[in-house]
Amino acid sequence: MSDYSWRVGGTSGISDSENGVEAVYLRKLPSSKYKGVVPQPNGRWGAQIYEKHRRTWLGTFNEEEEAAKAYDVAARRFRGYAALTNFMVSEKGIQDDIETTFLNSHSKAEIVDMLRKHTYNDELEQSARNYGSKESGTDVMESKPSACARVQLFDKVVTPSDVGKLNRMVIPKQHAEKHLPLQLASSSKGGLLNFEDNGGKIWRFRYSFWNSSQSYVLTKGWRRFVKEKNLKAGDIVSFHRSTGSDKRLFIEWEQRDSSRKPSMKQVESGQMVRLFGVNLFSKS
DNA sequence: AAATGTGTTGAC
DNA sequence: TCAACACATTTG
Repeated sequence: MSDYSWRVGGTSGISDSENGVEAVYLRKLPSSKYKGVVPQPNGRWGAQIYEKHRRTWLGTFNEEEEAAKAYDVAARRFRGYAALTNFMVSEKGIQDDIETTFLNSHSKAEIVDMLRKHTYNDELEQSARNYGSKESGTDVMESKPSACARVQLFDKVVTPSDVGKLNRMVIPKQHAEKHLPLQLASSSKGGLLNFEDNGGKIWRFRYSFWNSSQSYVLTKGWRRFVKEKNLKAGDIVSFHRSTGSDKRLFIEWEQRDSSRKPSMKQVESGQMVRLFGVNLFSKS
C-alpha cells in the first residue's frame, strides 16, 4: 500500500516506503481537452496563451472549464474576434457587442491581469452596467465608481506588516465587526469581497478571521494591491460602501505626504490619530 | 510545504 | 504555436 502520494513537476507519484524502500511510480498528468489549458501538479488547471514565441500565463483555476474560458478571453483580446476558442461563438456582424467593446478598451496586460485575479467577469459586468445606464438614461452617478454616492466605512493607516511579506492587512477589530461582518463574506462567495477603486478597477480580497491572532484580515489579493499601488507603511487606505441598496464596496488610498513635517499636521481618521508622525489609537 | 508559473524541449 | 515536463520561485 502506498503510504502517501504527491505530485511534482509534470509527474505525480506514489511512494511506498514499506521496509524503508522508496519505490516511485511516476504517473502522467491528465491532459486537458481544452485549448490553452494545462494541468497543474496539484490537480488544478492553468491557462496560457502564446504569442511570438512568448508564453503569457493567464492564471490557475479550480475547474478545467474556467481555465478554458480564461484562454478564450485572452485569445479574443490577443487575436481578434475570429480567434479560435473553446466556447465562444463568433457569428458575423456582432463584433460590436458589449464584451468586445470592453475587450478593446483594455490593454492586453489589463485583461491578463483581470484573468489572473479572477475578476474579469465582475469587471465586464460593471462595464455593462455603465453601458446600460447611458442607454436607459439611468443616473450615471449610481454606476460610475468615481462619482457614486458612498459613505465612508473606515480608514486605516497601514502598518509595516500590512505592506510587508505577511501579505495581509489587519482590519481593526471594531471596524471589521461594525462594517464587515464575516458572515457577509463567508456566505456566498466563500470569504471573497470585491472592492472597486477610483479607476473602476475591481480588487478581490479574501476576508477572514484568524483565530491565532484573534484578528480580521484581508489576505489573498492584498499583496497584488500593495504592489500595484506601491503602498507604503504610513499610507492611508480608505474603505467605503455605496449608499444605495446595491451594497458595492470601494477602496481608496492616499499616499503619505512625506514632504510635510509630521508635527505640522494632525490627521484624524476615525479612532486613529496621527501625531508627530506616530500613529496612535485613542482609548474608547 | 504547497502552489504557482517559468525554463525548456520537441512535436506539429 | 503548442503542450509536456522539470523544477525554481513564490506564496500560505
